This record gives sequence, structure tokens and C-alpha cells, in this order.
Amino acid sequence: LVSDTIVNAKVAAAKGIPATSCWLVKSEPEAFSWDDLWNAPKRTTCWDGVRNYLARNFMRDGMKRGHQVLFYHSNAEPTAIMGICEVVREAYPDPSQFDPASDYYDAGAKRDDPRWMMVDLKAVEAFAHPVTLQRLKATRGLDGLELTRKGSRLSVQPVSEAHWEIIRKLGAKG
DNA sequence: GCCAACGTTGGC
DNA sequence: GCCAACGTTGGC
Repeated sequence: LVSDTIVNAKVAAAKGIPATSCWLVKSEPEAFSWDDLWNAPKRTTCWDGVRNYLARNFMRDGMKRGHQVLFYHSNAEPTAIMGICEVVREAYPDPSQFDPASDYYDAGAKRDDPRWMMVDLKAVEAFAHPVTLQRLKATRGLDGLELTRKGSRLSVQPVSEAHWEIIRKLGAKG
């Protein structure tokens, strides 16, 4: 007898999706900030507009209800992880791909075969001490974090549980 | 504003 | 299938 969890982990591994329950998403605060999310109805938003295949695969195949997601401000002053969200709805088609008026419109996406997916995220913990990029780079134990890898641009990325614990403590206690 | 790194496109 | 050109990301 093999549990669903193990089967799902094997399926995920076969697709190159890490078996983690911790993730990180980026947002430019000018477009959508942590405060925007915190003040949104139910502190929840759909994470639309992702147009990178690897990032999409992480959302579609990796993110499950209850998974924890760090919220990072890019192109910001300062650049920092602002808090923690939770996945409250698993992947479903991103409607903006079908909307010609949207910046995210994709003429190649078909309604019966959507190309882009999104999840819903709910803010659950605002960091008392946002963890700056500078801090992330300077913290021992965070080596190998995708966010700080030179040239990294992924807007949705996995985070190891060891890294997640360190970042959570920094955010809560400074 | 600059520019390195990256992903995608399209000619061949 | 290769790879140059292009547009984008995102730190600085």
C-alpha cells in the first residue's frame, strides 16, 4: 500500500517539481504591494499575470492548498520579503490570457486549452521585520536560495523548508 | 538610467 | 536543431 502523498511526490519529481510546501512569489509594489494584499477582501487575491512556463509549472503542479508562500517586493525600496501567504485555491485558468484589453493577453491561448494558470493567495502573517535582500544575502544558512542566485528572475520559485524556517524567524523577530 | 542575465522567437 | 536578435526582469 502506497500513500497518495508518496505517489504525488513521485509524480511531481518526474515533472521536475520539487516536493516542497514552501514557495516565494515576487511582486513589484507599484503594481501590487503587500499592503494591497493585506487590505484586500479576505486578504486574498488571484495571482494572475504569470507568463513564464517554469513559474507556471510550479503553480500548476507544485502549489497545493495550505502551502506557505513568501511575498517578495522586487524593484522596490527596499527590496524585501514582506510576509507570508497561504495557497487557498489551487491552480485554475488565468482569465487575463483571453482578454485582449489586458496587458497579459495571449493570442495563442485557447479557452478549451488554457496556457496560463493562477492560484489564489491569502496573506496570513505580516512580518514585523521585512527581510531585505541585503539581509538574505548576508545570512548564513541561506546559501542556495533561488532568489539570491545571480541572474535569477523566476517570479514563482520553490523554497526549502530549512530556508523557510530561517526567513520566518528573521521576519518575526528581526 | 544602466546593463547583465535570462527566455522566447524566428530565420536558416 | 542552432543561434542571433530581441524584449523583459530586476538589482544597482
